[in-house]
Amino acid sequence: MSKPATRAARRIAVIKALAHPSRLAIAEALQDGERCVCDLRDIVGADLSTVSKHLTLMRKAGLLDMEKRGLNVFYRLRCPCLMNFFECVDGLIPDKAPRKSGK
Amino acid sequence: MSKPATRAARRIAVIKALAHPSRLAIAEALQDGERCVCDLRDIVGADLSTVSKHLTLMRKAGLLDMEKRGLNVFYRLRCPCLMNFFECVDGLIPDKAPRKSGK
DNA sequence: GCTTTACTTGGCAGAATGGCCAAGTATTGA
DNA sequence: TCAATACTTGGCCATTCTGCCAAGTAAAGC
Repeated sequence: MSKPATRAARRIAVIKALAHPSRLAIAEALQDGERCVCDLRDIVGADLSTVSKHLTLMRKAGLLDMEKRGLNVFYRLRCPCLMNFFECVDGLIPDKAPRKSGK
Repeated sequence: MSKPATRAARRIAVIKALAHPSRLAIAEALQDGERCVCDLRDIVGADLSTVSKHLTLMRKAGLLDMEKRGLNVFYRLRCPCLMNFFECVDGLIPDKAPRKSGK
């Protein structure tokens, strides 16, 4: 088992790699299978260089595999449980109620 | 079902709320049950005001419940699947190999 | 009512992140 | 070999995030 400190650092890297609207959109788009960078650029709506950097960050965190075929680079998701986690997150309601006290 | 844009924003808020070493440590500490702020301050090792801000951010994202009893405020985790997700994340290996191409 | 304790919030400065533009690299077709 | 295409990387600037310090608030004990 890896060192707790290393494990925490890796967890942070993965979570940070998801903690941005464009990268979340990328992860969601890749649920249905691999896509190339220009596909993802169209989905995300940002500059190609920006998308490329997001993809690199996600890949270095271990979230994605990449495969170059001709001119295109294809990315696919490596994390099998993301959708479970996202659905679980969807069940959370942000805190809006006033703080309760006592019991 | 909520609007896709709102759902994505909520997902982002939750993931961002976890994307920091101190907040990850808080989430891990709360797996075993509720804790008060000064407990969590000892675990995280940051200033009390810093920990308090992290807790507020996590609560507003929907990750935590809070309960004031006397002088102490107790926090508990609301997200049941975090540990599953963390363990899944632990199974990912960050990308170190050179990029492969072709097939 | 005052003091102590636990916690929250405001202010500010520094660190980290993310955008675009431009340049660079690799691959492919002519 | 050259041009076109897909993609990556460097540079710079703006935005966001996070830390500490100090001040503020609420609850409890005396």
